[in-house]
Amino acid sequence: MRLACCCSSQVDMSRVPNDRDGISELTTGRLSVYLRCLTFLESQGQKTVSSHEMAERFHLNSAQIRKDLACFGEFGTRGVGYDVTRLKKSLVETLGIDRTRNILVVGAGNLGMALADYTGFNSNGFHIVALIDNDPGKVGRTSRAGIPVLSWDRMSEVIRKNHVDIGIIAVPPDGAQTVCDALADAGVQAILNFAPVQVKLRSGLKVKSVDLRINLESLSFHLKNAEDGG
Amino acid sequence: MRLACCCSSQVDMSRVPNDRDGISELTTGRLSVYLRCLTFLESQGQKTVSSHEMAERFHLNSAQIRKDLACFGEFGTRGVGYDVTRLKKSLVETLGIDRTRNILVVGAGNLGMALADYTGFNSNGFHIVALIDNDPGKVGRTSRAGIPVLSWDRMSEVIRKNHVDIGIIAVPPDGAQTVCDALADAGVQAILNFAPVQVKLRSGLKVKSVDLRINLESLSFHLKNAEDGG
DNA sequence: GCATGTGAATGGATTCACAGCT
DNA sequence: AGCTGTGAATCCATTCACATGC
Repeated sequence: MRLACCCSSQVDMSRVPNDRDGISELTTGRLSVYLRCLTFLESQGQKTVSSHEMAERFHLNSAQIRKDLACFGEFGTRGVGYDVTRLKKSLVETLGIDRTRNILVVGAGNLGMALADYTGFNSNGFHIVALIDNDPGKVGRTSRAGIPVLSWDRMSEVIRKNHVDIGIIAVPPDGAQTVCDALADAGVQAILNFAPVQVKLRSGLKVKSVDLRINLESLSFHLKNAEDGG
Repeated sequence: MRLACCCSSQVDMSRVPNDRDGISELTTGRLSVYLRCLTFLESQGQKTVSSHEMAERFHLNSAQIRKDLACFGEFGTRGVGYDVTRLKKSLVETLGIDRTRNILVVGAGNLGMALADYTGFNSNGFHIVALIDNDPGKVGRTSRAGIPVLSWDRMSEVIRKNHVDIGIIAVPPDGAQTVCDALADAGVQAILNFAPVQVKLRSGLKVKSVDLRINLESLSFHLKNAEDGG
């Protein structure tokens, strides 16, 4: 088994350092990768791992692993390496997924429905509580996995009652700003935006945007160059 | 209207320079952003734009815009700026989306189906030709938009007949490597991988991976720090 | 001896600032 | 005057290499 690693991952155009500490998004992104690696090693029954072994196995750089981890404390033992289970636990805590984060998906179209049922969004610290849509024809239905679609005007109620931490915007571009504002007004502090628009920033609100099309365009660029170049 | 811009976009952990030229993925990603900006400006009837105006409007940096564009030629006029329509056309050509790229989605689960119908994957240079699944119960059906689900053993035939350029992996992690190999064997040179595993690299094959969960974990990290910090 | 944690060195990307053109 | 295109300067991330500790 191979795990997603630093190479050929997503496009980041934000070199903005993370708000509080001096931790960059590149670093936190890698923490997630390390967590995957450790989960795998733990499942294999491995007790201890050195930065060097992790680097070899998962195509990472050992110095970078050590530097990244060192931002959050001294987790290793010189001469030995890292205790797999203990380091994994530390990363889970560092990433704040030791308690469950509740998520509300706004937009019950194809994408919203798919995200609501996506395994990675419904395990190990994340839980989708509901979908919201303003189409009366969709309200009252559920996703295949049984997540209910609720009406737009119940949004803030749902957010409060279910302690929603994260909102996902899966509506067409025009609606994205309205949804974002409504989520923020209801107290949501973190948003994952799938609409290809930039959403106004507010203090205390963290928005991450995922632009799926950009990835295709990047591949197209590569194809074009491969063709032209020979 | 605001367009997705550099700020708060996706996570890139690849600082690998782009294969051929010395063009980094950060640059090509921004070209896509500029293209969106220009499409918007054109729709507003604007004829000309300066790097400074684009920077202001879309929260970019004017020097960076000029540098990025300068990699591909001299598109501007000193004292005037850039001709919106002409620059847009140049970017479309540079990104290789002046001709249609055909796409095959492998995996007709929730995510695959949603991606097959996703507007951004079916417009302006991209076209989804079919879905592939090895579940006989899914074969023969179509997505809501009418994209057919075909059987696994028809894959290479479909790729050849439809001149498929790009493959999308939307299968569970275990199957990703098999799918990737099969796509590459059938001649596909570019792959967008949604499975959270790192896929073996081959020469001449470009793989971009999108890890949706990492974005949630990054938001969770932010929430944790916001909580702790006050 | 072996592996961490870290200051120093390297390598890129971004930004500055201005020469040169319209 | 205004704006592009670009060398120089800055900033940030990655990598190296070693002192420190098990």
